[in-house]
This record gives sequence, C-alpha cells and structure tokens, in this order.
Amino acid sequence: MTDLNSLLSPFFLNDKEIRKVIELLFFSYRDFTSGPDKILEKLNFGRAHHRIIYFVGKKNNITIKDLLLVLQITKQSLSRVLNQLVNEKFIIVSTGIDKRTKKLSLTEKGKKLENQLSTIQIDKIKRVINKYSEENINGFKEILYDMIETDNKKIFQQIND
Amino acid sequence: MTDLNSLLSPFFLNDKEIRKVIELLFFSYRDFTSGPDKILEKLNFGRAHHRIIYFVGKKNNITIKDLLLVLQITKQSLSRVLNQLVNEKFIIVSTGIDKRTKKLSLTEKGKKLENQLSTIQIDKIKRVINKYSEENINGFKEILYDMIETDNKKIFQQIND
DNA sequence: TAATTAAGTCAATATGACTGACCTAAATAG
DNA sequence: CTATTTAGGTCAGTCATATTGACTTAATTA
Repeated sequence: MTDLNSLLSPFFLNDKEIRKVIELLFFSYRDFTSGPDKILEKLNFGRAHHRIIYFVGKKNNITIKDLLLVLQITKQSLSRVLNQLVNEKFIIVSTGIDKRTKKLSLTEKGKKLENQLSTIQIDKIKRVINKYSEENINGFKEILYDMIETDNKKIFQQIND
Repeated sequence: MTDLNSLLSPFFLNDKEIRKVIELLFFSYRDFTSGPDKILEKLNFGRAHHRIIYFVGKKNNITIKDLLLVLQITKQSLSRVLNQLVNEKFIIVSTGIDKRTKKLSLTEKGKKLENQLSTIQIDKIKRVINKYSEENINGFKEILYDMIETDNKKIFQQIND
C-alpha cells in the first residue's frame, strides 16, 4: 500500500518525505522555544508565562476570557501563572467598562521581558528567512496557516485584525 | 527603532509580520499534535508516549542512549513512559551485541498504534501541501530545517540516513 | 586492572495541565 | 424587576511530564 502510494505520488508527497516534515516540525519547534526557555528559567517562569506575556503584549487590554480563548487552557490553569505575573508586576490588571471583566496589560517591566523574549525568536526567524525569496516565505506562512484548524484560524485572525 | 526597521525592511521581514510567524508556529503546532492526543488519551498515554513510539518506529532497534539523544530528555523521564509501553506490549526490548545496550522495537500492537497516530498527521500534511507547488513545499521544508540548531540538524540527518 | 559506558533506580521537586464544585458580582433577557 | 447568563475567582484533588542528584550493576575498552 505504502509502496504503491510512493510510486504514484510525486517525491515530495510520499509518506517517507511527509514523515520528514513531521520530524522537521518537532525539531524546529523545540529549538524555537528553547531560547526564551533559558531566560524564563532564571525568573522561575515557564513556557506558560511566556505565552501569557506574548499575547497580553500583542493584545493590550485583553480580557481573561479572550486570553483563555487564545491559550485554550482552563481558567484554573491560567490563574496560577497569571497571578505570579501580576504579583511580580509584569502584568497589570484593570477593570473594564463592563465591570465584570478585567483588562490585562504589560507593565514597563513586562514590556521589557516581552521584548527580550520575542527578540530572540524574531531574530531567529529573520536570520533564517533572510535567505529565502518572498515567494518561499509567503508559501511557508500559508502552509502553516492551513495547518491550523478552522476555529483557531478565526482566533489567529482576531488577534491580527 | 521598530518603525525605522519597518520602513527599511521588505513587508515580509518587518517585525509585525515576523510576529505572525511566531503565532503561526504556535497555533499550527498545537493543532498538529491535537489529533494524536485524542487517541492517546483513550489509552491513558500522552505526547511523550507518542514521541517514543514514533522514533522507535522510525529507527528499529534503536538503543536507549540514541533514543535519549533524539528526545533530549533525561533517562529518568524516559524510564516511566517507556516502561509503560513495554509493559503494555507496544514495545519489545532485546539485548544488543554490546550486551550493555538494549534495542527497542515496535511489536505488531505497537506498529498498529504507530500507524494510527502517524496516519492522522501524514494525512493532515498531505491535505495541506497538496495545494502547493513543489517549489513552495521544498521551501517550507528548508525553512523548518534551517530553524533547527546545528547539533540537532545532525540528529535529524542521522535518523534519516 | 582501572576507567568508562549503558542502563536502571530511588527520591524529591517543579510545572503545567486537568476535573469538579462552588461563589460573587455585574449585565442582560423576559 | 426578577431570573438567567456571563466574567471571573477559588478550593481541592489529580495527573503527566519533566527535572536534579545520588547511587548501582554489568559490560566494554583503554
């Protein structure tokens, strides 16, 4: 079955080549997160803290509800990590017009950390994609985008509106 | 600073666009692993089990040492998960020519699960990249490859020798 | 023979996630 | 204006994945 598919599929679409893509995703994603991880470790923070800082930085005054929508974790999970960030003054909380809601934003300290973490990843991506054509880079982004599930595509669009 | 960079950089290289790439990687990777996760959950397994099954399937008769090299976790971490897979007969262990080493391979039961899990991810990738040119797909793979750290590039090559 | 290597184990700990139950306060719908 | 829904919080218990550190055994190699 696999043999027949290999014969019928173009080289870049046979199972063996597709498996390489699985591995490339695994290896590249791991190395992509390892840079920030080292800085976070010194602050006794983890990847969860990074994600919160990233998305609060991205969407200033984001509510808890919307942050949960992006992160797709439970509020109990968010709670511990977010409270640490608030207690240590990386994030500041204010009340929304709808007084049930809370708005999260980065403090100066938080912005500084956000910048430090993002710079590592931004520089890495820049270094890599510099070598490629606009055509290739757009293809890269489009393929990644297509790999996102429909509902999450909407969330991606929302945070980039 | 960022403003100036934005003006000087081509559109696809400015920080705002690079941040989208960060998000695309986050969202796509999460959705990429979510399919197998659902199947693993029924077996009371996690992503760690998946990775072991994947790489043992990829490199038949891999030793513990080499598996640790690929996974980059401690042997104590590997131990618990691997023992579960061995106890539940997804993986079989034999002794190497060097009698200090152990060789891991998938049982029929293990191959079946490996296939079930990989098929989800292979099909997803196929569905997505079908729409793209060979040029774009090769670009996609090359960019991912370039994002891997030097030492890990070697490991990627080793498992694909 | 001594040193190194491969593998395993015991113990303690951290992080990030979960479910379930329950609460308060504010907004909104009937 | 009451009833319901929504946003957020909290307590308790659990699980999965990972860590460090210390130590052991057996086999290989220098």
